[in-house]
Amino acid sequence: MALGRPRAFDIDTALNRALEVFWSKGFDGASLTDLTEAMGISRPSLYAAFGNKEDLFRKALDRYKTEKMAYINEALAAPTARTLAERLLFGAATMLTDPSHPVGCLSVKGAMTCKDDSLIAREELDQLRCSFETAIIERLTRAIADGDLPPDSNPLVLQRFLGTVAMGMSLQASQGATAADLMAVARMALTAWPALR
Amino acid sequence: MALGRPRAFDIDTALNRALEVFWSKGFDGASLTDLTEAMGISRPSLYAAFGNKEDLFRKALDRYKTEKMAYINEALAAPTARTLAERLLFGAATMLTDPSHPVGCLSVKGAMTCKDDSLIAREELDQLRCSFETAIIERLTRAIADGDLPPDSNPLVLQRFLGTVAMGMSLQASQGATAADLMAVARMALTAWPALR
DNA sequence: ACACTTATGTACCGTTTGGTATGAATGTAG
DNA sequence: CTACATTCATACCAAACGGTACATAAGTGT
Repeated sequence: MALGRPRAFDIDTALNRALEVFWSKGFDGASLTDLTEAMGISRPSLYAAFGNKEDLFRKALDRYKTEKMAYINEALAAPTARTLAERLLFGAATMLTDPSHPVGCLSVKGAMTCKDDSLIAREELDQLRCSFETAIIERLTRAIADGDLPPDSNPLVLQRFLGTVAMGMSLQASQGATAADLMAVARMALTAWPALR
Repeated sequence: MALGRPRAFDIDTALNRALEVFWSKGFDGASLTDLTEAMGISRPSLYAAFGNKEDLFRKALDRYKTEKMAYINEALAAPTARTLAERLLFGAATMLTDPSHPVGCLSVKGAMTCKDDSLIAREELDQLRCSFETAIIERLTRAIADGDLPPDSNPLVLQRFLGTVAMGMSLQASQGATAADLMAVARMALTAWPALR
């Protein structure tokens, strides 16, 4: 049986290029022309290999999640709640300013730059964020049970604080803040973390 | 001398409608059709009264700055650095979730949803943010001189912390956080504020 | 009543958007 | 060498984008 003409580009590196474009321009800001030029392929090749623009974004987001948000899972595996908070904020500070890729956070940029209509990608983003949030909340409630946090702590508030600082750091990075700048913010934010005494 | 045909719409309420559209959809996300429909006027009327889309955005941003970011100036007038931080974060929490207008911050949304090319509005946004930042930094350095903050405090770090939390709260609001949610975050953030001892 | 100035409604401009039809090119299996 | 399956490049599509030309309508000053 014939297998057909082999594709002339590496589907994996092409997806990486697409990820970079979405990352720096957002979903709506990234045009098909932007994408195909960065990926080095033609429009029909893109559609044959990845579906449509939304599908491509989803696949890029998937790669982003597993490769660039790994620090969140590492934070979730921390032995104590305090270490979780440290790994989360310091990890965000380094990742958001890593010069090897666009600054800021794709999920933040993506959520802001997509029209309300006709965007299933938005659900994907909400779901991604939501899953991390609940994981952190569960980890923090377990920390209270372990005597790892004061019994009167509120896991929802603690999580929302961490999320707020992390998202804020994403915007700061987009506006030119350096890794050192964000580290200082992270250190100060950790000052607010409840002590066991 | 003839004065010409009077315009059939109130230029002030029309600008308010435009502000709401830009606020909820961003700069690129707000199409001319979106704007004219919300403003209840035709395209030529819009261009005759406001210039072009960028000019309209600038005027809407101007109104936003004077009306909706007033709490920042009130915070700058606070007697102590601590009160400044409180007014800033609590003010942001209430403003960002005020049900009488779109949630979140126009300057955050605007900065995220504009293409790099052909956007002088971006400069306007950067300049606006920058002016508030330097004002806060100057106020905080004065606070150190006044003995209002510990002498080893770093005004740049303190400002960046406040800005990070405020911007993070804007994103939280966009994702559905309530005023109470943001108030809790603000209270926790203020825990990190340096005490005089 | 007239001239003049400005606003309005319609209909249009060129460009860019996401997405495709189509035929030639390129590989493998028989 | 031939048949087949798939990708490739070109050229195109309808729709939406920001912006405008043009004729008409609606006022005011003389």
